[in-house]
Amino acid sequence: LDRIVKTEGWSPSFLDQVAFFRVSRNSPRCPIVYEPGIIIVGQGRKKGYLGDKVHLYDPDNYLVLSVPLPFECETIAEPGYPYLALSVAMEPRIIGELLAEMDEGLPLPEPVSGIGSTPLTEPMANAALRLVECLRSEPESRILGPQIVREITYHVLKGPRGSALRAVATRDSRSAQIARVLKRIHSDYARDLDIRMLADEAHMSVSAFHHSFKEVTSSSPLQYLKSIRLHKARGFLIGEGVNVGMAADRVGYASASQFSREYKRFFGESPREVRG
DNA sequence: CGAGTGTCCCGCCACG
DNA sequence: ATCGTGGCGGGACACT
Repeated sequence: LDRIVKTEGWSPSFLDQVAFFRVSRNSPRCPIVYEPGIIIVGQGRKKGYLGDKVHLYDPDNYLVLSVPLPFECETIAEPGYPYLALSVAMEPRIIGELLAEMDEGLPLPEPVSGIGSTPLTEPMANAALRLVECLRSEPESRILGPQIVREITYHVLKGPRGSALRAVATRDSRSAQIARVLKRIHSDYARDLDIRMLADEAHMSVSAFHHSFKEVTSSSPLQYLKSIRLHKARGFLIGEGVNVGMAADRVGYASASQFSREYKRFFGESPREVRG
């Protein structure tokens, strides 16, 4: 992996559901959003902070996210030994196909947390190695890659975190309803979203909605929405260099001063300081 | 689920 | 002047 992944931060692979990540030195706790999928670590380790829990992932434990989640993460890399990892997206279509064939028992304790790390089993490590190997060549990635990703997805489903993926994939389950609302938040974050409306969409009472939402995301609906808005704003500020007032407006804040205040509290630096 | 309580966010303001 | 950052108050509504 060290030989393949040269660039710092995220880099794409020949497969769009797979990406590499490299960090050469320790990085302090900072807020980030992860998409649904798994993170397999080759070297170094990370700590993910969500709510009052810490999720450690390292070469012996992979991280599983069943929904997109904003959390804070800290990277630990020994000098000369950068943190190297592989992220593999879990595709709903593949999960559905596998579940149909697997005949897993249906009843699950539900809803369940959207994040968790779990021991890297031998078959999983084996598949991950073969995936990395085949990603070295474009034709092999194209021809062999999807099969290996499918295999990895299967191992995740069989593992301890499989139930979280199954829950989200199970139509009309509470987890799936929450996942749908999260999708809506991610596309409509700039609009006025009130919780009653989101609860309706999840076919739940407002209080049941709050409860399920917290089970899955470890945060409340408003807090989650706020995180997404601030992350999107950061993207606009860094990526497009828009001014602060514009960024506030684009992510749905009516008050630029409120935006500025919350941005600083969230990221530890004011929006002005990060404009690209 | 309904309702009380606590938090959030907007609007307005001052300041640099 | 414009733009960004913060303080304050209260109505609204998120959360328990």
